Amino acid sequence: MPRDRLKALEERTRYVAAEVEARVFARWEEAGIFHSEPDGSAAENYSIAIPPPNVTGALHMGHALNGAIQDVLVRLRRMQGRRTKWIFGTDHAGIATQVKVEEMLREEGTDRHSIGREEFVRRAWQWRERYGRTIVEQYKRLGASADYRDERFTMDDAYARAVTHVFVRLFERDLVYRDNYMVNWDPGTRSAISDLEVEQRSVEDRLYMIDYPLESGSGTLTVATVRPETMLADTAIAVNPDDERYTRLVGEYARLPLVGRRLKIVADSRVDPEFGTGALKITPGHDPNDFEIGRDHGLEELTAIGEDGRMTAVAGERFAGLDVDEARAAVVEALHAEGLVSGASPYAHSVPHSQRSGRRIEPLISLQWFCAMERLAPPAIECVREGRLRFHPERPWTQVYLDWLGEIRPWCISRQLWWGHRLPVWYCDACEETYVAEAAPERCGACDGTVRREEDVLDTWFSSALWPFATLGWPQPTPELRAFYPTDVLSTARDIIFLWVARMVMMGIEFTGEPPFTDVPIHSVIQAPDGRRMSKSLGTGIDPLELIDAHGADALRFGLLAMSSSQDVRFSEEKVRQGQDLANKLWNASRLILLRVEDVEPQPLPETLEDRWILSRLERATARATELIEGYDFAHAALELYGVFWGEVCDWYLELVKPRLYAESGDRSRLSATLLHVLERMLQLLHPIMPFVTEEIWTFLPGERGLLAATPWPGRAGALLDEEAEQAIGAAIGAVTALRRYRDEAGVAAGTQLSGVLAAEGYERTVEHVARLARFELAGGGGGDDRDGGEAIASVVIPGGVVHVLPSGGLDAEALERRRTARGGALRKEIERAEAKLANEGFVQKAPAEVVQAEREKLDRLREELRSLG
RNA sequence: GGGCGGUUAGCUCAGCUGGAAGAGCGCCUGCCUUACAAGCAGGAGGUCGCCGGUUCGAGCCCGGCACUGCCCACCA
Repeated sequence: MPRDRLKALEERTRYVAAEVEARVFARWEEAGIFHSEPDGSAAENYSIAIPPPNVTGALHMGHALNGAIQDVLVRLRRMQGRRTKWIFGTDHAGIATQVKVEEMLREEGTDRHSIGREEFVRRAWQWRERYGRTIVEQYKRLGASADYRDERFTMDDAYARAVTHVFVRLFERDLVYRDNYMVNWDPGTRSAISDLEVEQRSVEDRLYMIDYPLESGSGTLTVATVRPETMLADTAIAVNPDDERYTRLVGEYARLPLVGRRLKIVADSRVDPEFGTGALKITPGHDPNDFEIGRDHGLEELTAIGEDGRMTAVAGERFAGLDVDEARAAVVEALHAEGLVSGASPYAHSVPHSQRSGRRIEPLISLQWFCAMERLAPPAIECVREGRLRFHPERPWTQVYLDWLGEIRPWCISRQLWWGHRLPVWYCDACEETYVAEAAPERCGACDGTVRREEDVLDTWFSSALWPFATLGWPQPTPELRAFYPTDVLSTARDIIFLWVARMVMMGIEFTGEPPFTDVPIHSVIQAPDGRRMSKSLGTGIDPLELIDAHGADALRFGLLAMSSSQDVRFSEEKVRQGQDLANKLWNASRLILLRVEDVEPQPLPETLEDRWILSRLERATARATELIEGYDFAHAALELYGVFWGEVCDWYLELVKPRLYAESGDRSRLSATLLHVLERMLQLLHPIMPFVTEEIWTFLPGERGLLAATPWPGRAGALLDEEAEQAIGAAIGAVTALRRYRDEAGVAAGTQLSGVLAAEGYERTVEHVARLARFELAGGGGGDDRDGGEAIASVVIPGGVVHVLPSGGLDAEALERRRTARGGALRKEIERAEAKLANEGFVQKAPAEVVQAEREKLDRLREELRSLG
């Protein structure tokens, strides 16, 4: 190793991520290992399509966790020798982007209507050019080994062709249609939105009782409503057919107050007789429930509220032009004036709101494009039922997915926006003709009139649904498609299982014949430390980039992986800190090894029991880590590796080996080879989780070696498993710990050597280790039970026997006595419990023999220890 | 209104098919031992939400309750 690098290693007692990460990332990119040329089959290759972040976005904690997860998977498979592709790109994110561009225009003192559609779209692209890099650079900061060379955008030309292709085919298959239907109208974005973009919020309203005069003149029929203003569009009154109070009125008519319209009284079982008065005013134009009742009874559909959220001419002169809230007040006032309000009470209920704009949804009948789902859903259900597509963890997500698909409803796919995929639909101005095609017709085929294109764009999720295959060049039969589709894994949080995952599965099967991926790990949602949602608007968000700056990307990755699980978790910076500490520990242990070993090839050349022990432990750790990652259990994988490295390699192996490592004389080449092998193995195992620090240390290992990221993942080496060594070193560790505890309890100063007699089996080859690490001079008792330490002042129980402690200076008699009393009490209690258990005939007869046997041995041990206490 | 999950050490969370309660952080004690003081060694701390049940034995299985979170839903 060059002198200056060695020097750097010597002087740096702390790992400084900020000085390393950019440099390491550049090496990966230069080497081009994130990109794989298409070859072979999708079955032998490994691919993951990233959930494309919004171009407008910045990396948030969800991206960071999901990015870490996908990167662990991709890095593992890459090391395992698979041809790997992590499909990367961004989403045009219709509404989100349009909102940002509109904000920009507002700051410029203009708006989209002034500049026109064409200019607006141009500005949006410009905006994307300028700000779209941010999120990409942030993924690189995280260390994500995605294929940046093949970056995609959901509005690239090729991608747009795929979207158009799908729309046209779906239309041809009668799965896409245009209809006048009730939609969730968002007055904020002035667009229809899908059911999935609506959220319920509880709202305090007033429930009004309004009297509708009966036409017969024989009194009134009172209805209950929280939206009096919609009465202006009432076209009927409904009662439950079984409601005897109203049976006689069914088929009769009432008069709509303020308007005078004649309202038929109909019977419908959807009316709850328990609620309000049991009579329901029917407004087919402004209520989803009424809409259905209206269609079933052939009622007129009137629109009194326009898309601008204001009352239309249908509402009548008095109310036209008012916004909904004003209209409500005006209607109530007018009704009061006529004495038709017979009650009003506060009423809390949940009301649909737009997730996008936060505005209250206005249910409206509108001419929109829909995608029929009844034929697309069954294959998506089937592939999960058959196990060709699996969720991890299986419960509850499999059922959640199946339930939703089982009751799927039409998807409103048109949006009244400018930024997005404009529908490939043209209308003839002159006649009624509609054209749905991949290319614009020149003129109307029927009347030769001019055609104009549909103004609406598609729901962003429509294009996202094609992501796993449209990114690979579909519908062209590209080499990429052949090599990487279907993909293997789709990793996400639960919030977009319906919005995105299910739709990808349906579209994937419909257009490629196969589910787009086979495994769907669903990860935690990271909450704010106080348990609230992490969100920018609440001010509860924590910026992952700041954490990377403070602790390093490896630390953030480790922390997020370690804290995540199958359920939601509160963010804990301590876990990130733990990751940082691990990176530092890794750095320092590497210094210890690298600055002392000889320049030899790393390989397992065990000379001693502790060598055999650590090699065996590492084999187990390798198998375990592989299994955990492959099983999508990242938290346990991270913590397991932390424990092995810190708790076994550092705390014990390196301490056990120090005398040999520091020895002035002797051949250290075998030890060096083994130590380097241990280090090498740990770097390999930790690399998917902590790629930067491991890659950096890798460069200090001897020999000409390539990138760690491209180094083979260790396979199984059963020959290194060594029960005997694990047993012997395990006992030694137990003995050292017991003796140290004794020292502490007896108040012995840290530097003082104690002496004792070892009377225990199994320490033939470890007695010197035990003596040194426990700071005990141990005379060989030769094992067995000879108690020649006649004047022993105490006995410390260790695995396989005891150590008789001989009197010496530095012992605190009082502390010793306290220890004896406390330990004796505890022992007697435990003995009592064990005795009671063994005296229980039920236990002895019914429990498995081995459990009973273990209990007996435990009791013997406890009694022995109590006896040795004296 | 349905459905699902959570309730374990001061905090954040693990606990596999039921067999003597774990980790990290925090806390206490002692150590600058020539890799790391963001370190090392040792320790304290838990009626596993509550009430019943099954079992020789329950954090784990069953029933009920309480609190809490999430998802779905057209009751005005």
